[in-house]
Amino acid sequence: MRLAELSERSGVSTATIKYYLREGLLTPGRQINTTTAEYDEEHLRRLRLIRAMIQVGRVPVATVKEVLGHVDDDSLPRAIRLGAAMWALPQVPEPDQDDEYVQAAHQEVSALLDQLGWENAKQLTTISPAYRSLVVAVAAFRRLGYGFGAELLAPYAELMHRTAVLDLDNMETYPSQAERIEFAILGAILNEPVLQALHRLAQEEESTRRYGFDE
Amino acid sequence: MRLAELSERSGVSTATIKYYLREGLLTPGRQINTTTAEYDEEHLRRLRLIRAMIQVGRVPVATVKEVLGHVDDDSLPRAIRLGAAMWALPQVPEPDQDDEYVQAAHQEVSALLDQLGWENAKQLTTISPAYRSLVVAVAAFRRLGYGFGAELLAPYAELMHRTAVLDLDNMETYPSQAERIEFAILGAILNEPVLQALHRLAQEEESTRRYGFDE
DNA sequence: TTCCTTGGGGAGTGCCACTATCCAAGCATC
DNA sequence: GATGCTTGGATAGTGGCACTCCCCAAGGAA
Repeated sequence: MRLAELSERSGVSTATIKYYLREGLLTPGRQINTTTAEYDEEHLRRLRLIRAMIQVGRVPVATVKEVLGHVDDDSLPRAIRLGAAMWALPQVPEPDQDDEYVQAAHQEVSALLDQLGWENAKQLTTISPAYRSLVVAVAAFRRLGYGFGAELLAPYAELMHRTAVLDLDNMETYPSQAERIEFAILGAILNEPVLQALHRLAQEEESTRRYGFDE
Repeated sequence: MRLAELSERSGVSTATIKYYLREGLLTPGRQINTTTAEYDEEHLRRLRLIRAMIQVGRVPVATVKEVLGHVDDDSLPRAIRLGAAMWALPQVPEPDQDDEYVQAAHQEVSALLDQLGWENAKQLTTISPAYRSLVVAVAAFRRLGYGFGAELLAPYAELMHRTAVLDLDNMETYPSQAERIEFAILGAILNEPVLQALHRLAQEEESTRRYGFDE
């Protein structure tokens, strides 16, 4: 398949595909001669994955490259590859450690992990981007005068733990390592929009049940 | 309080505050004379809300303006104000209705709502941005060859419904309408990063429990 | 021979969230 | 009353990002 066909089957313009090639998101096709290159189904698949990450997951191009680099790195064991890919995903900016709200949020989140017995996550507090994101968000709540301590967070964390169990159960239904890795990346990137959309739909449903369509 | 103090207490530069004033995100201070304006605690609070939306929620400036416009519109009943504010939040681009994957995803999501008995959400399918987001994400999964039908979505939806119940229960602990509205907006915007972070932390915890730190 | 298409590459575009600079007016201090 | 600072207002500029346009020389087709 040549560039034009790859473009047509993926719905991505040739100019954009060339851009992805330049940026190293997509491996070059098999060069037939100076003016022709041949692409295969794997290129199409990878291109669709890239589009899903960018359009649905709002992942920046540079981050997509980093994530795919980890996915393709056969030298790493699976758990590390997955973690590396996940941690490359966009995160909130580094919080100001001197900020009193950030410090208070840190205490609360740490207490939450103790309360939940998440021993493994606890070991990652200094490095995990997810932990940092959580601290920043809780600090933002506090700054605006709304409490969002461990007692309120715990039931949410419990529900999120159950979704994580579902995620991994689903992943384990795939037989091959390659599929599992890709599914896990997709799960991390596409599942979140799915959860977010379900959450908003559920909010609409529940608030209509409680308050009706108007008030 | 003057501009400089507002800047210092919020941690936002005066240049940026001026930009927000120009863009209409922040109402002008009380004009004392041609060269001085007085800001109050309400301005500081609003500014912090704006920063939380932009930095934690990644909401574009134009959207922040729209959301705040709905929040401040006293002419609308609460349920509508909330809905209007929520629906202004950034969403995935409009899906291509002719795309076969989008149509299949539409079927699946619709079947899911029937199965769950979400009658109210069902009525919103043609207009709700959350519904649209869900369809787009499910279509992206299918395009990559991973099934993500109603049978897999239902348990996630069940968990998301429970988080929505938590959201509304929390909201109802606030006595005043104004606080409830603001908390609900915050809940919509800041809660999602919180849920996302908890989800990723839970994934790290659970996958470490199953597979250990390396493999 | 003429024309079209190919891949490659550099430069340009449009949007966004600021950021920098300038200005005249005011107030505060010396 | 001169000096220096800050104020709000306005305009223009910056840097990043995700493309998008245009040109090129080489190859294949009519």
